[in-house]
Amino acid sequence: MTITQLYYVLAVAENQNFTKAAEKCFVTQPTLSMQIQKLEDQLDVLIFDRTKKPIELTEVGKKIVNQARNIVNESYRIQDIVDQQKGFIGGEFRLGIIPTVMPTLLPMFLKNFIKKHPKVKLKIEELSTEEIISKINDGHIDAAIAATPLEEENIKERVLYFEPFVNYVPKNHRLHNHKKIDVSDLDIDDMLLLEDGHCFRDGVINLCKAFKNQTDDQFQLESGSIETLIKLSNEGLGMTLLPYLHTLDINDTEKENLHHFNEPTPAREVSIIYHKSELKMQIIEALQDVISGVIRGAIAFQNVKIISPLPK
Amino acid sequence: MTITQLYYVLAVAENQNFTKAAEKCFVTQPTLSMQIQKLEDQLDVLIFDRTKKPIELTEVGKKIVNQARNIVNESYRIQDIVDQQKGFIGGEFRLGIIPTVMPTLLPMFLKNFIKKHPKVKLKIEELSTEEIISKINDGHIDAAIAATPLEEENIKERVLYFEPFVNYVPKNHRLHNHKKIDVSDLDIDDMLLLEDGHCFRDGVINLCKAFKNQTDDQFQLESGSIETLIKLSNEGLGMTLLPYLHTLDINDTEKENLHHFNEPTPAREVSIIYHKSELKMQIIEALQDVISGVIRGAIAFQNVKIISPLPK
DNA sequence: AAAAAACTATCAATAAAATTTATGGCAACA
DNA sequence: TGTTGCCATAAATTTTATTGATAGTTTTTT
Repeated sequence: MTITQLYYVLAVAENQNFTKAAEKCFVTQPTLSMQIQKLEDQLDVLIFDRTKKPIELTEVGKKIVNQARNIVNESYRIQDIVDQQKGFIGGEFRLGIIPTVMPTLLPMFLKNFIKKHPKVKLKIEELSTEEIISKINDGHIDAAIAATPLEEENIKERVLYFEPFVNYVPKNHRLHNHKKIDVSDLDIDDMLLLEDGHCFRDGVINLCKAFKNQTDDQFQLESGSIETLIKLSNEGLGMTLLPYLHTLDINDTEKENLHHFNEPTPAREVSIIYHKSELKMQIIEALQDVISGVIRGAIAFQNVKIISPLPK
Repeated sequence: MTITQLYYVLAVAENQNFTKAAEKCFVTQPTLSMQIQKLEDQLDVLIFDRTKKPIELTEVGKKIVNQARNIVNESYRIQDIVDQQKGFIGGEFRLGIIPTVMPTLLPMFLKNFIKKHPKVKLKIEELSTEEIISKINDGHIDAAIAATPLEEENIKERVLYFEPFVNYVPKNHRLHNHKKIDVSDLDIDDMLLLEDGHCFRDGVINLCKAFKNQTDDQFQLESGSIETLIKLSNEGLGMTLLPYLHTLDINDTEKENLHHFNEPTPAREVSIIYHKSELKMQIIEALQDVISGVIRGAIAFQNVKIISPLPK
């Protein structure tokens, strides 16, 4: 049994297809066929059920794949140990970021980070929280920035900052004249929300529900970007909530529509999250340092109340 | 990096010598030299400091060895998964047993076990508790039978039985006329003990100390086997304590010297212990079943008080 | 229903890698 | 100063992995 064989098994299990898996491994399809057969012969058990289309794992196969993933990941950690020893911070690093954090946070720290750690090849993907959790678990990304707490067993979290929610209340809205807004003033029925799958949407819903016992799911309008939410709000379609960092770069006219909450200010907790195996921890810590550094100057709220990002 | 390379590293680390390690791996010495060099080149770090005689691990080397042991062990578990799936109970199994359990317990279950599980190649070693702990941790034995609880972080325990302590009081001893003996009657100064390193010795010391506050370490006589203890006792050199199973096959004259304790009967807890990774768990469970089966008929004490086997 | 496409297994050839035998060098030791 | 123990190196050999070509299925398309 070799690590390579186990790696091939993982590839086929993921792609449910020898040919595609072979491409991902940069070898030819017969290589996979033969090596996996060899492993199956040695263990004297079938890992894949090749009669099913697409190919499926057998019952033992599933267990073997779990263990194989374990072994392959642990083997990566040996290079990690060496890097750590040398104080080397480099190599490829895949980072996921949720959509409502991406446009504001990324420009703030990216330049700094690549300047400070030029040997790290950052590959950044915009992903939903759900996708992030799954990709951290299967090792497709090394870490992610998301709203927390997530209560995921295999995922660790390090808080980067708390980002308050800010009300965006257009001119003719009933709340426009309130200087400060209280959570109890919110009415989810005239609140513009992001479309399903965004955890910021779930955060807002949790916030509204916290004070009104509404389970009425008939929301008026939904959008995929916060930019659009602001535009729709300007059209008089309702108020909306913005994450604080988004309020920093809107124009002056629109700034007049911003209303802060009474304290304790509802806020989301934004963390860098990663698999509990702590692979590439040096880079994760480097990211944490850089981001904490740039945020320190940007957000200065004292009394915040964290809203859960989880649905229901 | 291959599992084989990691295995070679482990062998050299353990033997502190390439030549010996090569023998243990059933390859020639240049194989180890070259494969380990190759790994070191790939990682671009020295694992061994070859200037030291005998050879030593570098600082990184120690960390790498730990991780390598981890990976190699996890790789064994794949065969384990397959065996478990097939309900196959077989293969080599190394079992350690402490000296004071070995001669009484082994004859009771061995025949049964090899009859019930003929495919298991049992290799049994008599080892002290200390040796057992170290050999379980480095994977040299798969499980062991020892007095518990041990409070070892990486070792799990499954209790097999509780074995009462029985007093062996020779004719002319001050306690010989007591029908039952109370723990408070014991005096460690006229108690014959096993030599250092036996956990049964530590158990007896704990028992005596529990009622007398003696820290006087001047014990009269010490021996390596319980057989000898009985003989010495017969010579009038003091009383001694025997594990219950040892009292079953002594001769009738000597049986008259046996005195049970008042309840709660002090007893040792005897368990099968194994590494927390739970490798070869099917065999461990099979052993547990067989031993529990034979013991059920042999020991029937109700009210026991467990004495710790740990020194101090 | 036939043709095309998609997919895996197999085979022989080749490339790559691990292992061995033989040997050299170096340090410890007598 | 020769001997021994020990690791590294080199070349030869054996073993293993990989490839390109192709055959045999099943699925999809027309």
